[in-house]
Amino acid sequence: MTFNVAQKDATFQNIVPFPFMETPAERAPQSLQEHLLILRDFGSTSRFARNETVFQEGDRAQNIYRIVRGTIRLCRHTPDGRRHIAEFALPGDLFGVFGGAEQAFTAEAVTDVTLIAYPRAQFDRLSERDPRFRANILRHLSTTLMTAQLHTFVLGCQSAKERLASFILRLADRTGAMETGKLDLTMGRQDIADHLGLTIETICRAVTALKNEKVIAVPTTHQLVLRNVEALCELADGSATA
Amino acid sequence: MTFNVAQKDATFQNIVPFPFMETPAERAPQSLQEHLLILRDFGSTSRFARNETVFQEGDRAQNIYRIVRGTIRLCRHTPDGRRHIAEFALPGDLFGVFGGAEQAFTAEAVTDVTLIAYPRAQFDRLSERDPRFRANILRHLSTTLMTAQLHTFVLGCQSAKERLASFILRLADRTGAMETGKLDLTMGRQDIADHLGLTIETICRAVTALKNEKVIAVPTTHQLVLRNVEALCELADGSATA
DNA sequence: CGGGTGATTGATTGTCGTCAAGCTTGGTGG
DNA sequence: CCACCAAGCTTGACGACAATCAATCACCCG
Repeated sequence: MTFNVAQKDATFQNIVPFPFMETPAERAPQSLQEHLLILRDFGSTSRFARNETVFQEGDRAQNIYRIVRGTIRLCRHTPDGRRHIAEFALPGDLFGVFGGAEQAFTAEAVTDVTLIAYPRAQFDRLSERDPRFRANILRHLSTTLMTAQLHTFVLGCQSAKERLASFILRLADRTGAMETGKLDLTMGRQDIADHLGLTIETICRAVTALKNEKVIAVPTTHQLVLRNVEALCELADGSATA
Repeated sequence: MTFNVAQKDATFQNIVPFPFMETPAERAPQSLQEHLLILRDFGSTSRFARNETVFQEGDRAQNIYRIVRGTIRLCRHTPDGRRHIAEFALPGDLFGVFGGAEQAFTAEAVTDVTLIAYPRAQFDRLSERDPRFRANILRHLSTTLMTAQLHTFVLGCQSAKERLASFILRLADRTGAMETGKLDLTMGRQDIADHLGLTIETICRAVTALKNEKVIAVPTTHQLVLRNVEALCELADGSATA
């Protein structure tokens, strides 16, 4: 009855970097997201307003969530009031622990959000029965881990401007903004700061700097235009020349 | 023939935080490390001298490694010469990607090292046959992910002294130094710096600071004595009062 | 005992954090 | 429709912490 890969002290994981792709029903599910369509009937849709809390770190993990619309931040609050945003979850992404009894992060709505909650019980049942589903869970975990390790590099090695460049590129990648060059920043400056380990003022200055260097344009606070992707990549890759 | 959970673009993962426990053969294997005893006969032992490279980022991932003796650093080198150490692997730990064709990190010997290499082919075969083995892989991945996310917090939110405190505590936890209060620092100051996103000088000054505050003692460069674990915890947890 | 590597300490610089105003923007109500 | 307000963004001045640059020191090893 329990998820056979889940065991007491190990808490699987959160966060998800896949952009969602609408899937023609006729072909085999490739990603965990697509695979979840099987559970469609068990999922219940719910809505949260901006800044509402979906669940808190330490809550019993009852559901896996998929975002339909909006942005979620997965974060931790320290005793002394610091906040760390581990990840933003975007439409199509999954979040909530896959194993383990407790949520590892607090999930808060950055914007108004629509999401689907899949009961863990159903989720676990499917994962028992279907080896491909398990495989997808593994892939998913693995991708999430790579993302976390990349972030570890960003925080450990990069300057403010480099971190912002990395963030912009990854967000552009995930939202498909690489095509259009137009990027919606659904989260506020403070959220970006807490994700990149910087302050809101430093984010502002870095944005202004990139704007002055004509690497990006900033039509509105919540919109960016990528004017020089190459320059962004150089900043993000650590290809010197800074 | 291929690992059924491994698929093209997903690269499973590296790094491993478990301290190894010698296991009586009679009870069921609990951890992936113990489980690997099954593959004992396929493992081949090899040695590497201090600073030798075990494999490089991008190499074909042919083996999973278990450390018998010594310390390994899993790192990345950027084009412009920065180095980021994602993790140290200690005796009993596993490293090498579990899925995916390429290593995600370079593995270098911090000290002289003895390790056992398990061919991925054998490893994959066992994971196909044995669901509990798969379960252990999942647990392992999940633990690794949590470790990475904790590190993300350390790098994003903590000051130099706090990072050092976090590092010391985790290392003490993994090596069993919490009991004795005596901690071997097998890696050099530069390695610690590259792991914590600081410079070697800053590490030195932080060590000196903790020494002066009588939180630790430093009998030799590569040995620490924990004199005030509580103070270390307060620093690491972000319980203000800094 | 000498040479070399790595650690430590000091002096200075630079980046980012902090504090303090303004400024935009969007929403509300008169 | 406009005035007002509040939240959040931006900019500036300043300070602190960590990086950098530069000796000096301690400890292995031959």
